[in-house]
Amino acid sequence: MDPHPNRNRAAVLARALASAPTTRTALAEATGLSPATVSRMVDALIGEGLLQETAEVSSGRRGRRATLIEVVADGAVVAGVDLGASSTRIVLADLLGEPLHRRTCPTPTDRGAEGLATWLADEVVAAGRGLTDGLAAVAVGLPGAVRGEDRTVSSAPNLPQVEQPGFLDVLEKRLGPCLDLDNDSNYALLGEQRFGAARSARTAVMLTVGAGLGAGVALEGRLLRGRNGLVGEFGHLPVGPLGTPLEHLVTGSGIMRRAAELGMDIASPAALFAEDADGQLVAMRRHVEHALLVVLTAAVVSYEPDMIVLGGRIGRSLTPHLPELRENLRRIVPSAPPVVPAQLSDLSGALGAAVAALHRVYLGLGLADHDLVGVPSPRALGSAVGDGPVTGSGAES
Amino acid sequence: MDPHPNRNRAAVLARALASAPTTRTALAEATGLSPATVSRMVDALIGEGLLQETAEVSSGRRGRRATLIEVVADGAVVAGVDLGASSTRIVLADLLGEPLHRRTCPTPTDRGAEGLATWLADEVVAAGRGLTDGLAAVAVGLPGAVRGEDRTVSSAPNLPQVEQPGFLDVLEKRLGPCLDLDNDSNYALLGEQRFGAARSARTAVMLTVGAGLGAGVALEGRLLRGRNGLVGEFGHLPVGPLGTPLEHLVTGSGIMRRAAELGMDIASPAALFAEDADGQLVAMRRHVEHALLVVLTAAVVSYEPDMIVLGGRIGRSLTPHLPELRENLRRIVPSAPPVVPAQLSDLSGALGAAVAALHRVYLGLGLADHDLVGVPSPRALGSAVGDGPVTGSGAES
DNA sequence: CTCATCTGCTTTCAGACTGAACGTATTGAA
DNA sequence: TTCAATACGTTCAGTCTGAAAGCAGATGAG
Repeated sequence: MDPHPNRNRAAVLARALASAPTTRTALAEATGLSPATVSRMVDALIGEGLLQETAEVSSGRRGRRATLIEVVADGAVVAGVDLGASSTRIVLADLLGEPLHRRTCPTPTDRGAEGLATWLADEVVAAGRGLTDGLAAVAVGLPGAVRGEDRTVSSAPNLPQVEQPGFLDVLEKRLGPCLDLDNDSNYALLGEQRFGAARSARTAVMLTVGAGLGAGVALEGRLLRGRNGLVGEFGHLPVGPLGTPLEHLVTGSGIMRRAAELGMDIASPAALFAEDADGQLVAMRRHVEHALLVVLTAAVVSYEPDMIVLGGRIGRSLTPHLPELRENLRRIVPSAPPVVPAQLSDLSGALGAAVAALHRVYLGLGLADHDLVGVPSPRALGSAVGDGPVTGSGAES
Repeated sequence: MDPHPNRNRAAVLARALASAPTTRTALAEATGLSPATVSRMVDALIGEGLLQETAEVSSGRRGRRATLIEVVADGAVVAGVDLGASSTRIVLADLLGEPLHRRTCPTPTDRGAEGLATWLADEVVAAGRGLTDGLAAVAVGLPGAVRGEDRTVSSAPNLPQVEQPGFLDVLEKRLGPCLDLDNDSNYALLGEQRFGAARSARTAVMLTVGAGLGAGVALEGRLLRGRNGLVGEFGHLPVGPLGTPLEHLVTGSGIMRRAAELGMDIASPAALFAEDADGQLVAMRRHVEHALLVVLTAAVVSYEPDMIVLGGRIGRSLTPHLPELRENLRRIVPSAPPVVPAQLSDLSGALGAAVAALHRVYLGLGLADHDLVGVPSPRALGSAVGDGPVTGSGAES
């Protein structure tokens, strides 16, 4: 018996997933295995229906044409869900991570924990209706901290239902055992790393500045999940006057409260970042930006990321001020990485969740943990953001 | 050919290193390999001179007695060096990580880069004189940030010589290729994790508060080294008035400067933490402690460590105030881990460097990266801190 | 004392996997 | 046309592994 059963099989499959259409020779080179072994494994995987030969490639070079090998994309469909405090987004993707279907609906916040879970499960199942084999895995991003061990949720003030144990129970019963839960910021980072701004960054931090201050951290392509889902939550830093948490300084609710205290009347936090902001607003903006600078510095010196991605509503409003922000950051830490806005807008969470769901499937196919780094392969997202089936792909019915 | 050559051999060796005297049966259970394979590997390793059978164990149970297997401790000797701004410490250790010899000497700060390197190499070689095969590996901890890629050193204001390329060149030429360089705080953490306060903590942060503010971070037993050696350097956080770096608030020089500004005359930063401190001193202490609280919070939310170790001169002075500090930390982050003082005093850096040097040797023996977690096995340090050969062990001549 | 029994280790053996080498197919250049 | 170059597939000997059986040493019951 081989002590590492299916090890090479998994390695070949992992490489096939990573670089979508390949040849046997390229796989052999990438995996370091001998051509013989690769050929055998490819044959076996074709036999299992996981791989298929597509066309022959006319490489321009002379010699026998290589046969293109591809993962059978419709071998499985997964769902990624971003359960937000105001709206919920569902993305279906095939085995290669190509989005098939998108759907956005308002979150029924008036329901209780179990009612919300039932609703969500129904929505996911409805989105996946018509698929031959149902959903192979589902991942749900939540606006709160998820403990890795027992998947209990905490710190979800904006959607407290998800903290109750009944929520998870119902969801698990309805969607099956292949259910992944995590912080929405973690998934958002995963999404941006595969489809968005952080495609070139193996080590990256995503900061979601909006109603709350969330963070996702990936080191060398792997999400860093603390035991309590606290990782990157720099909002707790007691840097304000009298030890006020930093979170109170940069989030929407904090800004509104502070404005009220100062006797200012602003419609939304975005007013601070408008071009025609007046003196008092600019002063307040500078306060917010300084607090953000603390967070950015913390992110840099904590993880030395290749990139920092800013998301969330306020994060988006900050886009025009990013060059200045980065300049200030460089003054503090000269080796600071680029700070870029998120590219996937509100979909990064759902897309990242789909990636996480895919990882569950990949693990089920025998891939090792480290094979998941960079799989599915990063790519720009073709079609525009919007609901409905993606043009040209399946998702019939 | 096996594609994973010596994989099982390395696994067996790793387990033998991790749990010092074992039996073949225990190794089989720990590695998950079959008894047959373990026996074969053990025989091979004995043939290579890496393992030896020692005594038979009388387990009390009936049946054949198990033969104890041990790593041949004197198969190699490594040196760990802590090159501090004021004093330099050298530790020799055997293959099992047992300290053989310790030595402390003042650092000749008046020398240039190459002179310092020459002196250091001579000291290390002198310490290792009389060993049969010389030193198998040497690790040197430096008071500065070490880039992983090219091992250039930066941010070493207290010992600027080490930043010059000549320092590394000479050291490498004199001590051979098996030379590991890193931040002294990283090594200090490694030392505390093997021999000191953090023995039970796989994920831990070490903060060295003294002339500077240093940090070492280990995640799941592995040191987290950023590309630029910045990891954990929360001293850069611009949380003071006008964006002053936090480092200026808690380090010795910062405290002295601040005291001078306030017209206070104190002999040393330790005066702040004395029991008979008067009102003004206490107020200043509280400032320092709040800054430290920011650092601790940052450490907790960045990595969710199992433990935070405080070292350095000021860190030691803080010991009586730790319960209070931790209470405040818990108020900010309820799940905060214990904050404990370093146990190894000034030797943690050198001992950790010895561990790092051992890791180099282990890698040379075929161990995989993940085998190094928890190897050599954590243990309390028997003899007291002091110079000279350790009682009962070799280190002759 | 004898013998069953238990535990630890070793040997045997069949099976699986692997890489090196070789064979085959395809193309383009000479 | 011939040949070289490239890509792929296949054969084969070698290596490693675990299951099972066997050997070795120790204990305790009768």
